[in-house]
Amino acid sequence: MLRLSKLTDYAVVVLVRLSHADTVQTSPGIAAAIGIPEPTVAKVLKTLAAGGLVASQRGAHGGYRLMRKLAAIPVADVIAAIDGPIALTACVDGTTGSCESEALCPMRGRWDPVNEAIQQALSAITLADMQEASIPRAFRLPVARPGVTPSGLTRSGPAPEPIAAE
Amino acid sequence: MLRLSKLTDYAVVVLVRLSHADTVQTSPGIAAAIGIPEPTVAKVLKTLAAGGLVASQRGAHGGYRLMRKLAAIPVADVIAAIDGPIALTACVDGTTGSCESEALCPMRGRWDPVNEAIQQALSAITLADMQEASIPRAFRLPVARPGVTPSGLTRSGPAPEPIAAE
DNA sequence: CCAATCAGGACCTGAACGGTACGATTAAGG
DNA sequence: CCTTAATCGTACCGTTCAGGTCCTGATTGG
Repeated sequence: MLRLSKLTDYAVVVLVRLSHADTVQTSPGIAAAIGIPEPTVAKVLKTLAAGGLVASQRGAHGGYRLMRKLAAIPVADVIAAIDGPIALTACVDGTTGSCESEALCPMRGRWDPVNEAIQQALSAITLADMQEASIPRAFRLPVARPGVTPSGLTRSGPAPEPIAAE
Repeated sequence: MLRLSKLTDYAVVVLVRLSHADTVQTSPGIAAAIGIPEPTVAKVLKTLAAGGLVASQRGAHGGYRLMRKLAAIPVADVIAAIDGPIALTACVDGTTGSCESEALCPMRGRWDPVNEAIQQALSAITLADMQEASIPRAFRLPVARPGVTPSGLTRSGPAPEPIAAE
């Protein structure tokens, strides 16, 4: 299924949220804005800070802020920051000892071109691309719950605050 | 980490092994040839048969055989046969209900272009490409353990039986 | 009829992910 | 200087799912 971590999905949401303001934002504030538990958001932010994607301001009135524009952040960077370096199998890279049959395994390093192709594909897509993509379509409202479908969602521009704050 | 299932890795090895003969091969035989437990190999072969990549011959003197050449099997097909359809997150496709905050999640369907890019990259690489790839290089002996580096591994042609049969 | 082999489940185990909690550290404000 | 507000780092636990095994039934050749 090629499943990528759910934390990475959160990280993208958090990063897009961070781009909505130019001042620092606290993790409880972001958590309340995007509807994700605060500790999880804090963990994601810390990991992103370790990866150099966001900058942290400690102390009172502290918070987090983006280090570069969304257009300068490829998806590969987010995945690498959260889930570590992109590697499909345990046999890629020079990870000796992980595969017990590496001596007779005829696939030694064969996944490398596949890995490289994916890395290249992921480096070509930035968060700005993800933000702008696929909105012109019907926005796929799955169940038409009355009172929950705001009519302002079909606009094409990037909504400044489309999220349900506290 | 973008981890793909270990079963998929096995499947590639099994498929390459199947391509070495034109007659049917039993799962115990394949298991012994590639050094993977028999039940696991049997499971992989059953899944591959369900996916239409191999054909099965039941009864005595039965076994499995490839349905198409390695060059006609993209990696995406193997992954799809073993791990199901390629989907990075739970939010892709029309899987409603999996994400509890899908109503206010600003990333609805945003991973689709990323997913499509990966799908395309994986469809462009066949098992024949993986079989021939990256051997001319130094074969990456990571640690120079004395007595473990066989000198015959640097040949360029595809070895007919590089596997340790029992 | 008997043996060999695949088919299709059910089942168990272990590890990784997701999520939480607590103390330490840092900086702003009175 | 002290309090407050916020992050930082680490450690911990519960749950889920992949990996792996086993058993029973169906099918075919001898």
